[in-house]
Amino acid sequence: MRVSDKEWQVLEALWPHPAGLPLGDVVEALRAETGWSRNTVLTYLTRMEAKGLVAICKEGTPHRYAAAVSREDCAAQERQSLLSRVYRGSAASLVTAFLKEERLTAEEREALRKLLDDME
Amino acid sequence: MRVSDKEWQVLEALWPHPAGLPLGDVVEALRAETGWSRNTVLTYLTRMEAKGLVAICKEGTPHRYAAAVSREDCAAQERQSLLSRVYRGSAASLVTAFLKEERLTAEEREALRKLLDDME
DNA sequence: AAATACCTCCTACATGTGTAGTATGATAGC
DNA sequence: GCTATCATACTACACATGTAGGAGGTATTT
Repeated sequence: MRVSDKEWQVLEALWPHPAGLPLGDVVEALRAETGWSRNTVLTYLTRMEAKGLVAICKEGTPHRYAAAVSREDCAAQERQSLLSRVYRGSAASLVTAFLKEERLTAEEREALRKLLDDME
Repeated sequence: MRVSDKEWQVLEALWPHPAGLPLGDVVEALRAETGWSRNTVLTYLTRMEAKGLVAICKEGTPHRYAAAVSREDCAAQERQSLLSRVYRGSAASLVTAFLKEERLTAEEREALRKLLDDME
């Protein structure tokens, strides 16, 4: 299940509220970042429900909109996509590339070393 | 510059031949993996030229098709996309997630430890 | 020279994605 | 009760992507 950039933004607005929010609140949460009209947000939500990314509780009004997939599941999916598409499954070279290009603090490096040690 | 999955496959066929290849060879290189018709491949190539992903040398016939972007640039782009979208720039947590979910050999772990040490 | 086989160009069409307008019903203040 | 507000449903439209067909060249083969 592919998640576009914009869909990801919608999910980011929903994840902090597992019980779901009314449309107005979703629009509000997205306003700063996206400036989308309320109808645009509604279109995303209904299309994403059809894809199984969003759950709409239609008991009562307003309806309540919630994420139907966990952030960690989506993140894992994205990681797998990058790993297989670009690195043909070689996690080591992928991680190497990230380490070479990003600055880490001493604490972060230490934590990673510990993680590597624990994998023995 | 966003590169779709299929576009990535096209580039994979082009990268091994920096001097460019004729259409027939591109079609041949993609046949096993995709089964695309020759016209489909040509459509990809011309659209990707418009996006600056592919260079078409039109001196002589047949034209020669080559990648206009390096694999490493594209990979860096994909890494950045994942890093910023999903991990809000925190390379440490991204790398942690990869390490936790993928099996590495002892040699790979050793190499990563060395890389971390060299970053001091 | 006619048939074959590539080559490129242009066109087509379904589906997906980004963005929103209109219509219409429910609600709530005045 | 009427008007403004918020909700949802339906519709629209442009652009991107996936996939390819047909037209019309050039070169090669027989």
